[in-house]
Amino acid sequence: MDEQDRLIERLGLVFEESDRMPRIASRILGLLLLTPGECSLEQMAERLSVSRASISVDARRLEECGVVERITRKGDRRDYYRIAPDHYSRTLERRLKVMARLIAVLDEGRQMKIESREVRERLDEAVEGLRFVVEATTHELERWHAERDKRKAARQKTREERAGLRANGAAAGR
Amino acid sequence: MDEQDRLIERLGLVFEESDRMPRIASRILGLLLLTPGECSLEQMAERLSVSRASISVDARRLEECGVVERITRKGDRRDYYRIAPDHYSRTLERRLKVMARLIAVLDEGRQMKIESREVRERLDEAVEGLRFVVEATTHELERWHAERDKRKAARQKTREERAGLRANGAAAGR
DNA sequence: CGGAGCGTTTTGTATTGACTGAACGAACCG
DNA sequence: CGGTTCGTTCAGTCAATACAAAACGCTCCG
Repeated sequence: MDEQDRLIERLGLVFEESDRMPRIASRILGLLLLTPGECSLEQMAERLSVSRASISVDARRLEECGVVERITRKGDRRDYYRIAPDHYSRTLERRLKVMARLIAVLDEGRQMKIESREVRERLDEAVEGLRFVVEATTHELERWHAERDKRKAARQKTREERAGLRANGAAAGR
Repeated sequence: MDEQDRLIERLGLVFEESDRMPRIASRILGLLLLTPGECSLEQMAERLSVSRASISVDARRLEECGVVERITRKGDRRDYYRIAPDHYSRTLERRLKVMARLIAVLDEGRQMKIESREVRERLDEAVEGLRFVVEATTHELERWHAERDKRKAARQKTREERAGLRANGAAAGR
């Protein structure tokens, strides 16, 4: 279990740097990524050796970003969290949005009247270049999603077939 | 000139949020983006109403990121800075690199032996998805560069033709 | 050598943010 | 109703960071 802990820390560091999330949020993300099913708030606090308060705050933060989902169960007052199935695309989308904001402000600049042609061209190029990349990335992301869904559906089908053949019950998911 | 100042502030805010740069660095970036030619350290400090020390530190920080270039001139002890011609692609490349690091760590996780199939599939998908996007973006960025260079060359040519027609000297760059 | 004009490094301060423990509030249970 | 068991919010502490002012170091003068 120690090896996993180390991996969680490493994942945490990368998330921390790439998304500028607080350390605990990053660790939660790492933990959930490596945990099958859900985790209760209590479990996460225990596992990461941090206070429940921190988990409460940072898990919600992650939920707001859309990379984590909160699960509740009938007859159970606890909250459970699991990583969102599309966690990585959510992150990308978030970043694309920020880039869109940048483009918008640059575009404002373009609408101001600017004496220097150099500057005008510079703004033009930046806006065009960023637009291009944002659109291309969005497009590629969609393409990937479509492809992945297709593959997943196929995998699901073969799995069902196997289950039908075996015809037995619970698959021991701990 | 006040309108420009406001735009610099707005650009600064976006850069600050999107690249997590200190405020002053973000403002420097905004200023250089809107300034034709170069700016001396002194000029920037004056214009942004901050200390020369801060400019010194943050301009170098931007230089390290590759979004800004330092210029020196023969017989002039001062440093000048200008925005890098490919400032936006530098930023993108930097981000792609971080994503590559994330992929690498996720891949490490994949190489660990993991009991749960759910987790294994999750890691697989994340790695594949991120790889796909990184490659696609890199590719699109290159495509854009090629296209832009072509356009730029064309523009340059017509400009030279015009200059040849006019056949006059300095073009008054403020 | 003694400035003057540069940029950098250092030192101190203020601000921001992360994190915790404790208090709190709601839902449940006896 | 009083006690649990949850999650959240509040108040305080601690560390990191941004920034400025001052000291420093270098280079070019006179």
